[in-house]
Amino acid sequence: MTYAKTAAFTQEQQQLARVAKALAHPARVAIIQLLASKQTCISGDIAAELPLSRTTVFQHLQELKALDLIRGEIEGLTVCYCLNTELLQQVYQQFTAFFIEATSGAVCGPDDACAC
Amino acid sequence: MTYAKTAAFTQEQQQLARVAKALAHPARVAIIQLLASKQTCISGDIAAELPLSRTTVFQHLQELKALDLIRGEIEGLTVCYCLNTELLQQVYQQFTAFFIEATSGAVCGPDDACAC
DNA sequence: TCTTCATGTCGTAAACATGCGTCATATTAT
DNA sequence: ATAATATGACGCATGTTTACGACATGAAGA
Repeated sequence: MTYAKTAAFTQEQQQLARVAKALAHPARVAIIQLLASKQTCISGDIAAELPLSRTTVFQHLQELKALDLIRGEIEGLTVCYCLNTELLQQVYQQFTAFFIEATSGAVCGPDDACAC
Repeated sequence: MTYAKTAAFTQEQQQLARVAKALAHPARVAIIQLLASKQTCISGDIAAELPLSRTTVFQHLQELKALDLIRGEIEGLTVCYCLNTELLQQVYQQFTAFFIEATSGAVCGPDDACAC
């Protein structure tokens, strides 16, 4: 096991990292934006609007679905993919808390040994 | 080149994905939180507080530094790593805009063919 | 039934990420 | 100068992600 020591960090750190990973590819960012703009989408349409093959888009959709950020339900011959807005709202709050924590620190004081 | 088609997406999508990638590992989240809590840090101290070797921590520091999220200045025998609060603030706003866009969509209307 | 059309699955190749040991460099004190 | 100590660079083994073509499945109509 020379890999993936994620278990050694806190749950919050892992959760934030997991979601960040989901957003860590422009295709997945684009997919979420697409689903946000149109309220209803099918996987074929999504592939048509991205510079990727249908297979690859499907793979990205699966990753987002694994985190429950989006949901897909079979609708006859097509599938309806939707954003999970409740979860996105939660994630939004997590990121907000993190960034507030990160930006509140400001710079080093003059009594520190550090001069940055 | 069967890989990395990132160039085909918008600048915003790429930028968001890039930052998300930086946060896509619990170690890097932990590093930022650590730097936020203590105002001044040296790389050795950071490794001491994480369940990773000094070499690996250094690698994560380099990644954060490559995005300019943190800065390091040599201070005699040690190095002072600091958060780039201005950039973090900008990134915060980017994420906020994205999440607002993503969560505003709500659910599918009743006149859609989709029932989710 | 059997074609068709759309979605989902499998296998695979290449690029990238993670983690660490080991060596290099550079500064301070003896 | 030289030892001690701290950071930085290199290389390697292993695991993961990305991207795609080719095949499987399953519903709806001719």
